[in-house]
Amino acid sequence: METVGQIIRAKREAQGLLLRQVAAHLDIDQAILSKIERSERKPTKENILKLSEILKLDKDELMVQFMSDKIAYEIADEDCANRVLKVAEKKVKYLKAHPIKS
Amino acid sequence: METVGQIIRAKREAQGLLLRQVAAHLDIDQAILSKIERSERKPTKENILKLSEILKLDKDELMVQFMSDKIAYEIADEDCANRVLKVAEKKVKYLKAHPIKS
DNA sequence: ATTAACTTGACAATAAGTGTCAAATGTAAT
DNA sequence: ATTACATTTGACACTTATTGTCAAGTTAAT
Repeated sequence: METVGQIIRAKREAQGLLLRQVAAHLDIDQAILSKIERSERKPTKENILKLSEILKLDKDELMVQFMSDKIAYEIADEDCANRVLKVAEKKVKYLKAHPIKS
Repeated sequence: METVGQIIRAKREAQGLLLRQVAAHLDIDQAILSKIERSERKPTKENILKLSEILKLDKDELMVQFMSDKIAYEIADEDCANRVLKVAEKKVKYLKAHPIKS
């Protein structure tokens, strides 16, 4: 089970890029990127978009990994985690079928 | 599709309790409880626990509603929402099978 | 018109997220 | 073992989000 960080690091190294190079493209300090790759910090959506660009990763796929990481992390310690996901699925379905009028 | 707020308000009124009475038990201002019931604010986990006590609602069920609300809300606008939930499910399964050594 | 319940909005306090920087550590080559 | 470079670490600052208080406003029932 790969984390977003592991995916990123693998791809960055495969392309022979340095932390500092990729971080510059994201416009953040390399220290943060280092932490993101080791799952010590979470990337922002902005980070994910720019990472998919420079590392030539599929944007949607990376976003899915990013968001599922976040969700899994926030409910993993609950013993009702699976039920939470099931109910969330229903709610998402409902929300998509009944969009809020902005 | 009921929100946590709607569940709470229904139960509170069914028991003839006032906002101020329930809020006191939660140790928060009644203004916040009012907002929670109308989904203008989100409850904390602490709030949920105390609400299940005073309103005699099933703790786990209410927690499931609370967390699924939160998740549905944070991914509903993504078109990959369903995939996110599927992947999150896998990750949760993995995390439960391979607990982190604290 | 009074009263009681609830709602609203401005604001304050606190917590969480996001970032910088410099020093420390690791790693490989000379 | 010294140098050179990449990465990691931790202390700190800045910003944004969350959580709360309070007082004034609204609603609904006498």
